[in-house]
Amino acid sequence: MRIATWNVNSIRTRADRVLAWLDRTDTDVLAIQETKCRDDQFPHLLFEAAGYEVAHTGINQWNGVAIVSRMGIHDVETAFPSQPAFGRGEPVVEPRALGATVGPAALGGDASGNAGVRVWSVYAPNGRALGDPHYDYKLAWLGALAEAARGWAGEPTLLLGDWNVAPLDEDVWDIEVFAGATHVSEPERAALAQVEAAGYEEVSRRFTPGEYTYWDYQQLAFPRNNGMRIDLAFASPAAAERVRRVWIDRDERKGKGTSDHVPVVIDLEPAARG
DNA sequence: ATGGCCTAGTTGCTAGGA
Repeated sequence: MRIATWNVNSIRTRADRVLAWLDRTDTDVLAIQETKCRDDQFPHLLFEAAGYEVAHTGINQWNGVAIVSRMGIHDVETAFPSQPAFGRGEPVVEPRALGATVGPAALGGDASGNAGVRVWSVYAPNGRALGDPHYDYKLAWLGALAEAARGWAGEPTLLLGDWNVAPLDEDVWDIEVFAGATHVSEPERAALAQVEAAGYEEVSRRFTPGEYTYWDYQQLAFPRNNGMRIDLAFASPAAAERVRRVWIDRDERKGKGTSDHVPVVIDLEPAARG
């Protein structure tokens, strides 16, 4: 089973590119972030025609997350329990997390021993700047997700997405540039450590040392390899033991019309071992 | 080889991104 995560920066602009990538890489499940559209604007028909079922949540041009699967999709949740709301006046729970079980509905394995996986497509708040209300929201949001994830750690669960945090100094091209900035601050890194403390392992790093997942559109960031590792894959023990390999498709950042993020791909054993 | 912001919307500017 091949499962990937990709912040596509507008699904309507890049549906053809995403579908071509799914076909070319033979990917079964994709967690998508930043669809930037309402659900009625999502290109459902294009994905269905390609054999993928779609679960998506989006309310306007901001945020928006989805999971598409050609191996079945069940028990969709469009937010996690106690997901924080944000906004002046009437706070809203933004479309930043979507959960679904992919593969066989049975997480413990069906009669043939094939087991499904619980996948969450995660788009953490950006934070904007230290001390900004968005920054406090980001920390609260990640903390609440860690708490919710604690309850899922006993099942094969993958938390995939754009976390907007670089866990280590080496995850940005020049840590000096980030002095006093978001994405590298201690509280943000502590928030990701809370996810690990809740029973998860970040499984992409050991397969992709020194690689980035994001390059800004500005200032020749990609040719200069001024990138960041902010798209991460956290796995519960039952999911982590099924990880065969993780790879980052850096080629997707080349040329015109790309997202500023590239796919992170997880190759999983089809069923639990043992 | 990758190349000098991009996307969406009560659109010709503003908001948001990181």
